[in-house]
Amino acid sequence: MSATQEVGAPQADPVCTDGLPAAARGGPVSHAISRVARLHRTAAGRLLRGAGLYPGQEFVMMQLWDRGPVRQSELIKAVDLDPSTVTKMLQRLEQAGHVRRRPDPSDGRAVLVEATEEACGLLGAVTGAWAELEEHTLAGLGPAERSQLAELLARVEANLCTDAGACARPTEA
Amino acid sequence: MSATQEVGAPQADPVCTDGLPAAARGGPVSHAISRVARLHRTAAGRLLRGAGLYPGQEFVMMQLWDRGPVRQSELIKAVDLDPSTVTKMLQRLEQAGHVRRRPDPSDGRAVLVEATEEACGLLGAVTGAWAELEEHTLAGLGPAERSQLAELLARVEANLCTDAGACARPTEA
DNA sequence: AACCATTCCTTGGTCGGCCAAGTTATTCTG
DNA sequence: CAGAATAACTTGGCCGACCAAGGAATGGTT
Repeated sequence: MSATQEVGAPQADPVCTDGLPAAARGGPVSHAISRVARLHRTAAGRLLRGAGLYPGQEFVMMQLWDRGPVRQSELIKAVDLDPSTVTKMLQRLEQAGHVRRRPDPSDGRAVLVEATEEACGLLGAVTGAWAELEEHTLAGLGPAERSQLAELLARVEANLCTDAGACARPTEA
Repeated sequence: MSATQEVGAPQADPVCTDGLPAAARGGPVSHAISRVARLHRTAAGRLLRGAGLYPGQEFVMMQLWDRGPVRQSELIKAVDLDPSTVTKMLQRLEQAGHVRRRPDPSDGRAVLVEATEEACGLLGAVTGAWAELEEHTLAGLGPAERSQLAELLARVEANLCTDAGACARPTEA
């Protein structure tokens, strides 16, 4: 709150909608989110490639590394994805040898999922890739800016959760 | 920048990696970006649904509304997507009646693309949906916070662009 | 004029992601 | 103890998005 306010200011647009298509002028931040999202995901994909994972699978593996064997339903809640999405991801992860599945003895409907031993070797690679991604993403931002961004994103996430039914990060269970 | 600083502060983690899986602790912002990205996209999808568009197609249509008939190659540069992605999107958009394509008379390889008249009727709906999405996304954020977020995202975008080869928003042509 | 590189687009395949239905097992009721 | 409701996946279909190849036309070189 000091400078950056009085630049020539020909039109006083608070955000700068320069190169945006007309229909997107009303949502510059949304536009930025979309762009960043895609770039970030492909960057993640490139980094994860070496570990033999596709972008998105990391989240599942991270949960499994943390929690050990889990019921699939719990995993679904944790990653907050559509059940069918998780089913298919697990089928591929299983076929790739990263994951093992077996029926839950105590509940005929449920399935228990866990990371295989070989997959546990990936933990380090994924952690490293993730850290590298973070640094690449935030290069040039100071600590204060980083936590600002984190906080703003958290609030945005909360906003977007309000209607999506449930939403993960569930009221700090 | 006043309160919110001195909370008990047991571990002085600048960001709060509370519920994150261990392997993601090194990239809290990346994690937030991924989550926000997905939520944002599905929210967009819900809003665009009424207009008969799938999330992602908006960007193509916006460009077409702005630029009129364009060579497909130019469109590809503008939206910064893989050529094959654009090809398939256009095939579907064409089949849905939103887009028309014809060969470029001056260049046997190229294709000219334009929005159909009926599709132009969607402009209003899309603009509205986009504005609504923005408001939903940024609810509760003041103007200063909004432009902070926009600026931080712009810098992140620039960071992520540095290796993706080319990247749109090309040096302000 | 002949040739090679480049540009432009398409096809085929794979993934993550969603929705809509459907199946099976458990649980809750009457 | 039946019968309905609910929970836990699975299947199929559709999209956006990527990569890897491939086919066609244009452009530049010699």
